[in-house]
Amino acid sequence: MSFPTAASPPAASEAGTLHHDDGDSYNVNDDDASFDAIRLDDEGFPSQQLPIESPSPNGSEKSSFAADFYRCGSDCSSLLTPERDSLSSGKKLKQANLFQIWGFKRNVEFESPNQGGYCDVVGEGSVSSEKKSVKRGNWGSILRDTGKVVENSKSTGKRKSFHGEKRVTRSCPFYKKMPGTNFTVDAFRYGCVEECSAYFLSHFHADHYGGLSKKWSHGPIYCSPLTGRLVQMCLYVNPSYICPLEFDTEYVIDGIKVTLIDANHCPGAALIHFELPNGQCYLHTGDFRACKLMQDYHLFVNKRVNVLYLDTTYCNPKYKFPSKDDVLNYVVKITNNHLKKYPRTLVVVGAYSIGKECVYLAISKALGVKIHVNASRRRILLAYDCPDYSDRLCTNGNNTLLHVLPMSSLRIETLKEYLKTYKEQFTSVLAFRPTGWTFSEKIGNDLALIKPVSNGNITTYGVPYSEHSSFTELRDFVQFLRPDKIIPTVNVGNAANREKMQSYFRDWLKG
DNA sequence: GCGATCAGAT
DNA sequence: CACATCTGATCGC
Repeated sequence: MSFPTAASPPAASEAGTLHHDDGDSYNVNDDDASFDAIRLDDEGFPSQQLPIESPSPNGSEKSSFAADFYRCGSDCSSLLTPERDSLSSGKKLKQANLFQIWGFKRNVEFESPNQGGYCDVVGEGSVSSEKKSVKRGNWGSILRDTGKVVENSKSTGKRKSFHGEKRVTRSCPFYKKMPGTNFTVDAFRYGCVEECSAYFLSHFHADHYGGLSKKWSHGPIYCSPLTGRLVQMCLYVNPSYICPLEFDTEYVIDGIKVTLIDANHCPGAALIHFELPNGQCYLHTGDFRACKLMQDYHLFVNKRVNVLYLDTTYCNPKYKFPSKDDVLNYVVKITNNHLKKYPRTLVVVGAYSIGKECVYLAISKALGVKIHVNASRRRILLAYDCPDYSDRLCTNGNNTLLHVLPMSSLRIETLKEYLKTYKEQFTSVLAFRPTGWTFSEKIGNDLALIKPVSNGNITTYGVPYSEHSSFTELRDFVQFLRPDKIIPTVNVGNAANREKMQSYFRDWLKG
C-alpha cells in the first residue's frame, strides 16, 4: 500500500503536499475526476440537465430551491451525462473490487435503485438521514452495564422481510461528496465510492464512521490525529490508511487545500474547510456546535464560504438550550447542594462513547475528586492525550465519589444495584444524564425548571448538555458566514423538513 | 462461526 | 420529541 501513513506524517516533508501514489489496487487519475463534472448553480443544485426521477405530474409543484434540489434524487456521479460518463470511464483507472478478486460476489450492480439522493421513505433501498442503522460499535465494553443487568425480556420484533431481495449496498448520498474534488465526508458505509480518492472522517461517532472496520481497503482516511487514533484502536483499521491532519494547518491534498478546525463537538471533531484551485470554498461542519469564537477564525474572515454543508440537527426554533458553561455550573451547583444534604452520595455521570466528558470533568475539578471509569473508557480517555483527563482517572471505584457509567445504566433499578456494590461508603446516588435537549420545550434556557426524577435514595437529572448548535447558534453562524448555498446534512429524510430548513436559510440570508 | 447490518428499543 | 447507542435477529461469506 502506498498511502501516506501515520508513521510518515504528511505535509512538512513535501512542502505541504500529500500524494497518493498510485498503488496496484487503487488507482485514481487526477485529471479525470468525476465529482468534478458537477457544477452547482446559484440555487445550489447541479446545473447540468438532471434526470428527474418523478417529475410533478401536473407541473403544479412550485419550483423552489428545495423542491428542485432534492427532487433530483441523485448522487453526483449519476448526474454525469451519459456521453461524458462513458467517455471518462474509458480512460480512468478504477479500484479493483477485492471481493471479486477473492472470488466473492459483492458487486455495485446490486446497488439500491435510489442513487444516493435524499429520500422520503425510510426502508428498503432508501437513504434516510445520517442517523439510521450503523454498525454495532463493539470496541470495548464501556457501554456495557457494570451493575446487575435489569432483565428486559421484551424481544424486538422480527425483522422485516426483504422480499427475497439481495442485501443491498446503498450508494453514497450526493451531500457527502465534495463537488469538484474526489473527496467524500463521513461516507464509509457505501463500500468503495466510485472516484473517491480521499475519505474524510469528521469525528469519531458511530453514525459517521459506520462502515469502517479492520477490513477497510477503499482508500485513505483523513481526520484529526485523535480521531485517527480512535479509528485505529477501536475499529482496528489498518493504520496505513489513516492520515492524521493537525488542526488549523493547511494541507494540499490532490490539489485541494484542506484545513481542519475545531468543531466544538466531541474530542477530535473537526470542521473541514476545502479550497478548490478555482477559489471555491466549501465548509463541511460534520457535527458541530457553533460558537462566537468561530467567527474569529481567519479562514472564515478572509475567505467567503461558497457552499456550507451544515449540521442541522437542531434547526428548529423549538430547540433552545443553555450554553455549555451554564450547564456545567448548574451541574456543579446541584452536586454541591446534594452533597451538603447527603454527604455519602455517589455521583454518577452517564456517557456514551466519545463526547460530553466536560460534565464529569467539571465536577472533578470543582470538587477536587478523581473520576472512576472502567478499563475500556480509561483506554479511550488516555488516547485523548490530555492531562486534564489522564491525571484525574481512578481505577478503583472505592476511591472516589465520582463515577462514569454507560447511559444505559442510568435507570433507577440499575443504579440501585450499582449502589449496593459500594454500600460500605455510599448511601445514595445522584446521577446526571447529559442529553442533547431537555425534551421539554418549556425548559428552554432556564435550567431552574429542570425537575429531577427521584426514587428513594436515587436521584436523576437530565441536563441539556448539547454538542450540537441550538437554533439561534446555527442562525448566528450562518448569518456570519453568509454562504452562497447551504446543504443540510441532518434531518434530510423527509421533504417537509427540508423545505422548512430551506425557508429558515432563506430568511436568515435575505437582505 | 463470525462480522456486518438490519429494525426496534432505550 | 432527539441523540447516540444497545440489543437481538438475520444475512452472507
